[in-house]
Amino acid sequence: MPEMLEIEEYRLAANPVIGRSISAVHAPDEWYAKGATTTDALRAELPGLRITGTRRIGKLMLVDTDGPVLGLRYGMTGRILVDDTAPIAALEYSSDRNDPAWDRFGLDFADGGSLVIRDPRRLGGVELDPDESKLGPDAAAVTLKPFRAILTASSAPLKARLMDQAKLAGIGNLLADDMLHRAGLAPARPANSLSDQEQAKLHRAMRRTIEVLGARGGSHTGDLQAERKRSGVCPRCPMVELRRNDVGGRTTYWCADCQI
DNA sequence: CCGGATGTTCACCT
DNA sequence: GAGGTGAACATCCG
Repeated sequence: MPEMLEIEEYRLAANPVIGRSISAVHAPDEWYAKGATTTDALRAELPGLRITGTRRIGKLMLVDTDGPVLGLRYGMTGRILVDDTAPIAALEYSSDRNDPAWDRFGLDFADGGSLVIRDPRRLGGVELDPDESKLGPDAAAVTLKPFRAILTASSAPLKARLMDQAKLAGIGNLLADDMLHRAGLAPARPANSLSDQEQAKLHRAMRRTIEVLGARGGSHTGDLQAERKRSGVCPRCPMVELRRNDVGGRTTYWCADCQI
């Protein structure tokens, strides 16, 4: 999916609907209504509401209204279409086709226009008043002190801790590998084994990775991306083949020479 | 044909 | 409680 960088693009693309009133709801897929939310509830509660703003916590996009908050998740293959236009034309690991049969949720607005989630694999979802307290601080905003505390509180593998959305929101598999490479830290290190200096270095690397990859155009533009394959080579140590392991249940590429 | 792929949630196990 | 594992979702790609 989309990681937090893409969700932020989606959010910005959705801002033009602020101020509009919902005239119709398309919720054809019960699977797509998450938590206690049902498609019936979406159809019953949303029409007539006016959009008052958008927010984002990690990978969760929040649409504020003069009624309930609408939470939108995109899974790995979800894209947003605002007024029939997608801000990101193609998505890694998703389909290049653009089949309206994959529209899982949509809003029509009284003065025209629409907001649609098109998601081939149905990994995303929609929820009314999602529990925002279940997410940790957003990775793009978290300051050093709470970041230290997040690392210190767990002996889980460093990468698993960074990707635990309840502790730190927004870091996905690609961002995690890239920031760890940038910081020179091995992904399987226990999170609480980092020195103060390493914690600070990782915090800087995280902020920098988010900034740089955001400017380049997304989470798939990392330094490691081209080498995410068997026989991939470290961008910093050109003679060293990257290791490929599972860490925290996800495929992990890292350099055993420069990531200690 | 088979195995994986930017994610989340949940059940189940240690 | 903390962590880990595997399943589920469905499609495309090598």
